[in-house]
Amino acid sequence: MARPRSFDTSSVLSKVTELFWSEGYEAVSIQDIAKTTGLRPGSLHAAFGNKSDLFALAFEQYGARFDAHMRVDHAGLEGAREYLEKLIAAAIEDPDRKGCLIVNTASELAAHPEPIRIAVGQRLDRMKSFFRERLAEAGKDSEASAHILFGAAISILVLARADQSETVLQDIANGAMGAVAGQDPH
Amino acid sequence: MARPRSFDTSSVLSKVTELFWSEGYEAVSIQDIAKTTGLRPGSLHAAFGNKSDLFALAFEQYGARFDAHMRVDHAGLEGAREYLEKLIAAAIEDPDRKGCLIVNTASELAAHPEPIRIAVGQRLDRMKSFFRERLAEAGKDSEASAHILFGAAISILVLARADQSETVLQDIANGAMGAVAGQDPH
DNA sequence: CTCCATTTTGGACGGTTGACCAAGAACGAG
DNA sequence: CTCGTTCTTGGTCAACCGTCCAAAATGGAG
Repeated sequence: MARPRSFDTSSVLSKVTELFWSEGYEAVSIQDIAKTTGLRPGSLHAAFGNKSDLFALAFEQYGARFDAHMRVDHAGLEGAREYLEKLIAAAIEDPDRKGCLIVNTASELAAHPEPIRIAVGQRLDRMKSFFRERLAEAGKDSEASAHILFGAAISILVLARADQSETVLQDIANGAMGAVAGQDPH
Repeated sequence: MARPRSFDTSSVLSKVTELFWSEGYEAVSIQDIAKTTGLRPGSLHAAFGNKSDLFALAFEQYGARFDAHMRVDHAGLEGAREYLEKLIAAAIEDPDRKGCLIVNTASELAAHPEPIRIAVGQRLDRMKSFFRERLAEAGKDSEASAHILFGAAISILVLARADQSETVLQDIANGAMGAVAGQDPH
């Protein structure tokens, strides 16, 4: 019974995520969110709580999307490369060059409450683990190699937001793959 | 003649830089700046202009400090490594793990006016050029190699702020150096 | 010691922020 | 059709935002 929601929670959250992703937490006001979602501040508050709660929800939704990218078709080094290529493709495709919400949030960390900081750390760890798993599949259990690929992914995400050319991103991916394969990338 | 300034412009700017560096542009209010500098908002406005002007000044001062780091003792690959090591040492030394103001600003870019965006781009380019020069000294004119070292520097700076261990940063530096030297980093 | 350019003070300004609430509207259950 | 629960509306709220100004304080030049 009772009056049903006039909006779809998940699609509203998508719009909110987009906003935080593109502008950053501090730069987005509740009014901004109200405008782009078409909801009133009151409705937002009733449905999602305060701004901090809303960001946490958006961050969680983004995290799920992010996990999906980590499901790759190939195992081993090929899977690692596939993932890096996906990152580059997604970064270049996006006309707004928003980069990655997780990495962006990491750079804005000081402004966020403890729970968000923890969530960022967990997401970063998951990414590191992804590369460790792919390396294990390739018979390379080197922690250092995982760090190299992890670092490459991070710099690709940051530099995409900083408007660097696809060539730069591609060179970084190639360099990291070359380093872990133990061969000259030239 | 006339009343002299009661404060040192450069040391006030240092404190302001520290604040923007640690918290980000949006998260810092004029009141915050007034509190940490001991100056009133009125004085700040008279001496430095508005918040945006103040940030530009702080960014410029930081840029000069950043340039100083790029003056290394060695030429060639050794100079590149020296720089990466300096970055890691500085990152680990800092108890606040502020990372790098330039890179942090790049992640917050959307919130900044055009002049700042341009300044960020220039600083990033200068860093890329630094590596290109060191590679040239080593007889390696590979643009791709410059990108690899550049990417390593960026990820080191970002991950330092994200509270990653020194090991991670070190592995990234080693990996990049190994990749451009064309040898197995293990 | 006097003068006066400049800085500093203290506060006002309009606008915006995030948070929240009372009243009314909507709709499904019965 | 009625009831009751939930959502939506429209607004208030105090706090803070960045900006700027008039008046007072300052101290070097002469």
